[in-house]
Amino acid sequence: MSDLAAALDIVGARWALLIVERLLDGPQRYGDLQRDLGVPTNMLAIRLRELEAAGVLIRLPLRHNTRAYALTDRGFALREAIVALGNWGRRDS
Amino acid sequence: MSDLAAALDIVGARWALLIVERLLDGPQRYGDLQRDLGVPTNMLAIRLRELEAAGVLIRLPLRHNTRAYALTDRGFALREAIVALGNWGRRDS
DNA sequence: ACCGGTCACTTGTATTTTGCAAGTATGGAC
DNA sequence: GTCCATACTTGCAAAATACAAGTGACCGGT
Repeated sequence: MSDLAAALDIVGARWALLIVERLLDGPQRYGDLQRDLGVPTNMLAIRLRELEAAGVLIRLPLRHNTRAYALTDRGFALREAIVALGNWGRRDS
Repeated sequence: MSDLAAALDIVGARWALLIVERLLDGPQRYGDLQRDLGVPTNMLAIRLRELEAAGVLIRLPLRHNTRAYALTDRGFALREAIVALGNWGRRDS
């Protein structure tokens, strides 16, 4: 399995990279991610679990039934790839 | 829609980036891609059509019923993103 | 002209993933 | 206690993907 295939195994699923991109700006709560991205709530729950299991993000308990999701170092290491893909998507360079 | 979402709309589908990565080494034929990547043949046909429609690659007729798939400039512009994702997937840096 | 092989697909169907709508659980404020 | 917000879960339909088999065009040899 190539390096690229290994990466896509973790962040290749739908919404995964968009979630990580959103977290590059700092920790976000579940409802924020859902509203900002328009991702279906069940998919968001599944992706957050997968990304946490992969060491990309962690859950930070805030108050009672509120928590925030924050990138780990490994998660922030995706910034280069996300920026590169974003630049390509802007199709002007 | 963000730049990243626009990019993923084109190369976010399964196998798409792996196909492009393979073509970074130069034009390849259908059967080569299929054997090298292990992608199901119907998915390969669909992806190649989509990537051609998106201007990422073109078909080069070779002989009779043989043709090659080659990246366009826009396709080669994905190299940075692919390299960045590959580096991340290697999980050592 | 016929046969066999290669190449680039298509077609049919099962399985997995995703999307949508609604419901559940927990805790705090009042 | 009731109400509300937050973070999910659950059930089911729709879409994407995987697997297996088949199709059509062309060529080279006989």
